Amino acid sequence: MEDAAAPVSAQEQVASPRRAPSQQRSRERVERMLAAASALIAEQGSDAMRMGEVAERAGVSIGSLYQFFPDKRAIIWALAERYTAESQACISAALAGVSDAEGLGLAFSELVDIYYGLFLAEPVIRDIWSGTQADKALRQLELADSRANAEFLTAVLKRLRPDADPAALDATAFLVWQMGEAAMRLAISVERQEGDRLVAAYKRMALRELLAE
Amino acid sequence: MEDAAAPVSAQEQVASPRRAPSQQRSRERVERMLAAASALIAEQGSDAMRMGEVAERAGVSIGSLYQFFPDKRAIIWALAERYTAESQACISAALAGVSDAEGLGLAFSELVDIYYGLFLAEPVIRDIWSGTQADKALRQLELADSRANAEFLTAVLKRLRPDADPAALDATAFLVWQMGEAAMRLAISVERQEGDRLVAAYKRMALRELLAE
DNA sequence: AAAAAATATGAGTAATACTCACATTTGCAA
DNA sequence: TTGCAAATGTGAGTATTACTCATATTTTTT
Repeated sequence: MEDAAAPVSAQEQVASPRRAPSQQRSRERVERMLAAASALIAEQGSDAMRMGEVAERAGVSIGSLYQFFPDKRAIIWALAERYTAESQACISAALAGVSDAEGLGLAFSELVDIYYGLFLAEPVIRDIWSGTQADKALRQLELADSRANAEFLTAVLKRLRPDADPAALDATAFLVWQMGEAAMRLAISVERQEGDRLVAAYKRMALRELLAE
Repeated sequence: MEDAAAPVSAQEQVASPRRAPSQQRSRERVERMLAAASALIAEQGSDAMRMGEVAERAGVSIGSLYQFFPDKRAIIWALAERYTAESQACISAALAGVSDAEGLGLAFSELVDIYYGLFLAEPVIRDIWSGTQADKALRQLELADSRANAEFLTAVLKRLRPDADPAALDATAFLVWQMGEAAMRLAISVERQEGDRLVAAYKRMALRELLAE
């Protein structure tokens, strides 16, 4: 009997459940809480984000915050889920129509650029995904997300190389994708120029692998 | 006037300095603290490691712990530094004599296997390097370490391809190395069989890049 | 209008990293 | 040996912060 699309859905996988907002008023307040958290993360990073500060900036009491988010991770998680959904749509669109090697090369190359741009531009993404490793549960979300994204790649590969071992194609796509995320994280934590070079090197490497054989 | 080789050297880069142990007695106690921390991390992970528990298990007071380690990160850091030094020696030895493409292929392949084995076997390494991202300062140490390791690769590449652009070779080596670490982290957080496949895929991908052209 | 459900509140609790004033031990020169 | 300074050891106490809960208010339902 629970609304699966509620903004708290992700939390239920980990922490004790909280009521999903059902009234207009509370839905708006939850939005304010997320906006406040997002701003604070952008300013100081998720580690330094204080729950009391989130509540204050959202103009709600600390109790209200915990009414909808069972713990601190849940807020970060909820934000992560939004970006996740967004980027997944983008990937799906970019790779859907690919039917030959040349098309894959173009689409993949463009996809990397878009992703890199996202990483560079959005401080919240940077912070969340670079702090991810510390939080086992969030890491699982990231892995699941990465797997889902990689599947778009796998689908293309299977179309291009129908005779190859499917498990090997899975591994290749998953690895290429994960290494892409690793490369981005690396790139944004060094000087811009070096970062660009690293992303370019990754792109070359990944394409060589994807288009091989 | 300070002993640079003291086990607290790493801390000085970040937190307020602490006295380095100069007497036999305190050196032994510091060892016990590190051993206790290592055991606790192996058992529960560094996040769940409590400073009070470290002190208790080492048989010292909480005050003594803080006499030599300015904060919790410093203990983890000190442990990380040890493994870092160890693995660096191993890499240097493996790559030092390489002078042709075939030799690079063999040495690199073996190196990956050794590293993967280390990751699999040593819970403290797993925990520290997978939690790394959360701690900005530790991440810097990891990057510096990675750069140093990559330089052994760069040296080999420059020998093999003297006419290539040095900056590009740097980027390639750095990226290949970082992606290797990312691949290992990924591999140990999934089922063993899939992990093995991922490492194999990485090896193939990296070798193709290293031996290209 | 009354009852029930949802939402709002913030003082209070609990957990834990870290401090500090003081006690003890060690190294060393007189 | 003795005296003294530096190094080391101690643990009760402080500070911070995530999180709870009894209670009050608002909205929805009957």
